[in-house]
Amino acid sequence: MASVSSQPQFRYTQPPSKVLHLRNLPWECTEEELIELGKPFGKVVNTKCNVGANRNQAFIEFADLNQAIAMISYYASSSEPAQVRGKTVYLQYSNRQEIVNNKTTADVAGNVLLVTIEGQDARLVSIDVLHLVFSAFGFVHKITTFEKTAGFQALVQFSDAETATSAKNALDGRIIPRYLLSENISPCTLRITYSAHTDLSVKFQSHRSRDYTNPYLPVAPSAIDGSGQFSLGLDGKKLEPESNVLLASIENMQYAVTLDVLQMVFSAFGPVQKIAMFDKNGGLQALIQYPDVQTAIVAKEALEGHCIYDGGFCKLHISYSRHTDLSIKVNNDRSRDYTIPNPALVNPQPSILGQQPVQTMGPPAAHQYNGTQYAPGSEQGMMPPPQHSAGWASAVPPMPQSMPVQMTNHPYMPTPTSMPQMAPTGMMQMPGQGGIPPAGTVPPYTPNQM
DNA sequence: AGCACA
Repeated sequence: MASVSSQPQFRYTQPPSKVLHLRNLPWECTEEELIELGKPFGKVVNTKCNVGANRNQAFIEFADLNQAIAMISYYASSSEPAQVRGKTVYLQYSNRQEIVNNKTTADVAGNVLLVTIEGQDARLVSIDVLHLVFSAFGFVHKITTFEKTAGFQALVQFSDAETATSAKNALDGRIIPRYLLSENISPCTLRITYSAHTDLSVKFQSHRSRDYTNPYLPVAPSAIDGSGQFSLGLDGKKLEPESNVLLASIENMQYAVTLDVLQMVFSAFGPVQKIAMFDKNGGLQALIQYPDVQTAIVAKEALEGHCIYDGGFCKLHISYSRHTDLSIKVNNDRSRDYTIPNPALVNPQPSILGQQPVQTMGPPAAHQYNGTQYAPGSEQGMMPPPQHSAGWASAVPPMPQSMPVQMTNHPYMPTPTSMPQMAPTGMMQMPGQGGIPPAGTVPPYTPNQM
């Protein structure tokens, strides 16, 4: 179909339209100036300025075609050309019949923000960093990122427009704090407007998009496509591929960490299938196997950098193992396969009672037994919104260790339908799972030691 | 100085 626009257009052959096309406008001509210009000839119902590559073109739409004709006619025979700020403006009929899409977006407050990350290394900013930055203002439901001509952009979804507005006001035009990025990344400025979206569609958890309301969403196939770039860490460096098996090393091990302790700690996030402990480089390490990657991700994010015992003792450092299925040859005090019942050997769930030993680790203690956080159907309330009123400076605590718990989602989301492959009961298993280290390994302050 | 964008 040979459309009008495919043929060269000449101003004298342009058929009349309610819409006039203006060019040679001065810089950043305002809507008000366009209205002033057209007002003598009729009612200006719509305008659009800053059009075209040089942003020096505009459109005026009149209520009536005759008004547009009047304006064109006047200036066709006038000795004075149309002017804006003393600059001659050239007029002609537009080849369209109406201005589309003028009054929209940008200024209508909504719960979703469009964030443009400016800077040389903008695309090295990970989704995790963005999550961290925006979480300071409230629960972040979802984030998607994408490349556009505008650069590296993200859509950040909050619960409501108020929260989004507070984030926008605090962050627009600011740079991402340096300590959240590795040193070799040049400064990245955030430009924020409102998006017209209200609910983002996130199909996978990936390095491009996250749905924090649903940790059981499938992980993107990017793990399979061998890119190896699945996840970018806080520092923007590549991390090892995610895995259902975690490698935990224990630092500053003042107290013995037993298999049972590990089982208890890690079970807070889902069923632990297998554990293997071993010594490496003079320290203790353990491999912990979950049935799926998602659970491992949640556990890792919650536990990384945290201490099993108060006082900085037995600090956990967690990474993803290359293993996917541990081979446990024998159940003993260093390795165990919980998927194979072994009554002879085991008492995999030692007595319970206190949770003191893990008090310093937010997730296991806080998450497991707080009934209030299971508000069905509610997407919020699963975690305390971090420092709402905080200004930018204090919005993101400078201590990395304090971040994971604060910013981490509740591992048990009130979305039963969304955890198909995992029996909910499996996750709530171990009534009173706060196992205590066997006598002799109990930290001195633990009240209920023998 | 020559027709826009989600």
